[in-house]
Amino acid sequence: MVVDQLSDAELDRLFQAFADTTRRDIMRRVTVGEYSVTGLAALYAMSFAAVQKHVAVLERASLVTKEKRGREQIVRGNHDGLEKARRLLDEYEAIWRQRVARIADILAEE
Amino acid sequence: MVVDQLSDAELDRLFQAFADTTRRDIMRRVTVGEYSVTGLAALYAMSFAAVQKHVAVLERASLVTKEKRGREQIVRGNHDGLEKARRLLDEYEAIWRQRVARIADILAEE
DNA sequence: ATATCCTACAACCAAATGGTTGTAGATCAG
DNA sequence: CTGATCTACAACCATTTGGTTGTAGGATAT
Repeated sequence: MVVDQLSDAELDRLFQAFADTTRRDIMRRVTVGEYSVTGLAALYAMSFAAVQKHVAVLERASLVTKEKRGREQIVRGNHDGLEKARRLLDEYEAIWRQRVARIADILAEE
Repeated sequence: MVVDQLSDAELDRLFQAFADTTRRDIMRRVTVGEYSVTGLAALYAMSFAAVQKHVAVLERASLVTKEKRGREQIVRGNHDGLEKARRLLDEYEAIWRQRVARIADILAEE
């Protein structure tokens, strides 16, 4: 049963979001703790605007949410996005296993 | 125990490779069956050279291997690459679960 | 031997990416 | 009120990406 069908564009955004070292690091951080955009920016050797863009990429990919708190914007990890990416890779893995099993069957028949 | 440490660049390439619908489709195909580059190219509404480039991206990401057979080049899925990507997402998932467990503990203490 | 098939790769192009600086609107502290 | 802080966003730039066409070389079939 397919609970949640992901569009190609959603998957493109998801994997694209993971395809950058800084963004993967941001994901780690915001999964464990709470960070404002400025708090995140302080961690990297690049401008505030650059980090802001990275957060925006993660947000568009549904990997992160922002919540306004006073003048700050708190960035938090969003479990759903991560799960979607995991699910796709698991799907590939399942296909792979089926194929390996099929080959084993064929060999067993001989 | 960390068996296989992946460099940032490797992970960039891995997720970048997955961040395209055509490439994800090629991955599905070559996981199940055998295809020459021309065989793959026939499946998509784009030039042979474009598909060839997609295969090259998958190859650089260690998701696919090519084997020369006569004048053809057979493209096959490479399980290792897929596993590496899966492992990273599982790692994030584990971090997440730890965090959720920690929050549950804090709440239980009250 | 010649024509055909498969592949590789260069050159080119438009759009996206990852970075920069600068400007401007909210919010908070004194 | 004023100044500092946090954020958003525009404009710009260099590089990469995803596509194209064209050329050339190795393998196959007739």
